[in-house]
Amino acid sequence: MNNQRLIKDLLYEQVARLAKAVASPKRLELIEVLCQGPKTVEQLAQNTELSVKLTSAHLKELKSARLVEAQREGKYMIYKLVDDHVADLWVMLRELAEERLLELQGAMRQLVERQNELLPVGSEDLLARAQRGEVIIIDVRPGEEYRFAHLPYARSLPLDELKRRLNELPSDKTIVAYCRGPFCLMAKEAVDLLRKEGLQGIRMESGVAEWRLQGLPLIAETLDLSTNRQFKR
Amino acid sequence: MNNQRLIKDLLYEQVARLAKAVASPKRLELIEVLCQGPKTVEQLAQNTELSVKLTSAHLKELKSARLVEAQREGKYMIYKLVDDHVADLWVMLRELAEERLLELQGAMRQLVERQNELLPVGSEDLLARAQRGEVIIIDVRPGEEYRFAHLPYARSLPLDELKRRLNELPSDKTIVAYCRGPFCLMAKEAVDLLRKEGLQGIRMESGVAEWRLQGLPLIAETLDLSTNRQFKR
DNA sequence: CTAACATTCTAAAGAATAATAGATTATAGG
DNA sequence: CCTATAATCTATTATTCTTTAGAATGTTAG
Repeated sequence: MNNQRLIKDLLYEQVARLAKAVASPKRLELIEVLCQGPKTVEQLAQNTELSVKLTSAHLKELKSARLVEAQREGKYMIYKLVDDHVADLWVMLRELAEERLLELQGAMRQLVERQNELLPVGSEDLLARAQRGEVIIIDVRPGEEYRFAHLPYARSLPLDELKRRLNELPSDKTIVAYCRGPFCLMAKEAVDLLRKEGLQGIRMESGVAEWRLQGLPLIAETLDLSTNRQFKR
Repeated sequence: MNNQRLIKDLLYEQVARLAKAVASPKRLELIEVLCQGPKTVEQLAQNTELSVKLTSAHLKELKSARLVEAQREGKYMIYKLVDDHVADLWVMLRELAEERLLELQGAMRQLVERQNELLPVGSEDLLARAQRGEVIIIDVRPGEEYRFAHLPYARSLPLDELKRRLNELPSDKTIVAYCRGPFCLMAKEAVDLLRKEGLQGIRMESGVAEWRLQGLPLIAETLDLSTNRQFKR
């Protein structure tokens, strides 16, 4: 085996190391949650329904591949993606899988009946309408995820808050709900709630990560983690 | 375990299936070669220095993840990428790895001393200069890869042909050589040859896959595989 | 200092993957 | 029909990955 082959093996080995880090369903789910903003180990465990121990082990893998980084904040470890390209990779992988794997398309259909849920307009078009006040965009994720980054003209209305404030929403306008992305069910639940009240709810599949990969604008609150009160007790 | 969790697990499982298919150094190398155009199993084995058996086994994996597809052409099986998004995934993964993994940066430096090899101009700029005839772009990959897709204004001059035709190249113009991408050594060899003859050779790292992901134009010969003489004997 | 909490480390069992060799299938050409 | 060639299938072994449980570390609050 010559020297050039040894170096080449090393090169592909390194890229594969990165790919291996994302080649696990649990780690992909963790990445998807981290696309919404920084989180503690416990928050990640809750969101993904994993044990804290297992979550920590998977995060260690992601960290050793330099896809996430951790920072101690008092008793808590705060994990976040090293940069937006990691979110891009997740979206790209998921889109390729949606496009190619029939099994995935089937499972998606089981999750939500898509005929009534898909948004029938383009992204730029939606923003223009929202700007003119013709539609209302609501972000049904937890408040801190909205604060970290959200769509222009979107209003934060987390699921539990939505339940209490349904009466504040107009019945003569389309209400577009979005959440963490196509695999997340929060927007679907929101739409079910809205429709039960006779409101014109519709689900948008995309979340901020999909939006960003398309090159569309986002409103981001630059969090200074050292003074972030979110995790202080 | 509730139903929603079961479906969610299924979704991430499917995306991970795709990621697992690319999470192997050998399969990444195969994908990189396939980015240059359709190939037989034997061609792939030669290009990656793997046994035919192992090549076949890895191709089977890639096929079951629907990243590649195969078509019989007489005695030969012709493999190709299912679509350009697979090439995009490879480039994206490699770029993320180059950006994040210090080990990869080190190995890249071992492969080529980059200070003299990097192209000091932007892509659009290069094309404009090539159009005006100020620089000469040579594609040093095998002829059939050039025919499948190549950069605008590039001339096909495979390595072995280059050796015989060095005297046809002008010594007063910059000659930009490219090959399969940053991990490929053909362009480096070409530049070494050019410089030994006193010509102004310079290596461009990008290949057609990198070029395409940037959204830049390519000249593609749409191969009709059913009448393709390339693999007939 | 001690208790409580968040997280990580270590060890071990089970599951999945990679590589190799031998047997097998499909095709072209005489 | 027979042989050579291209590729795949099957079985086996070595290796790596995932998950869990118990022990250990670091931090805050009293």
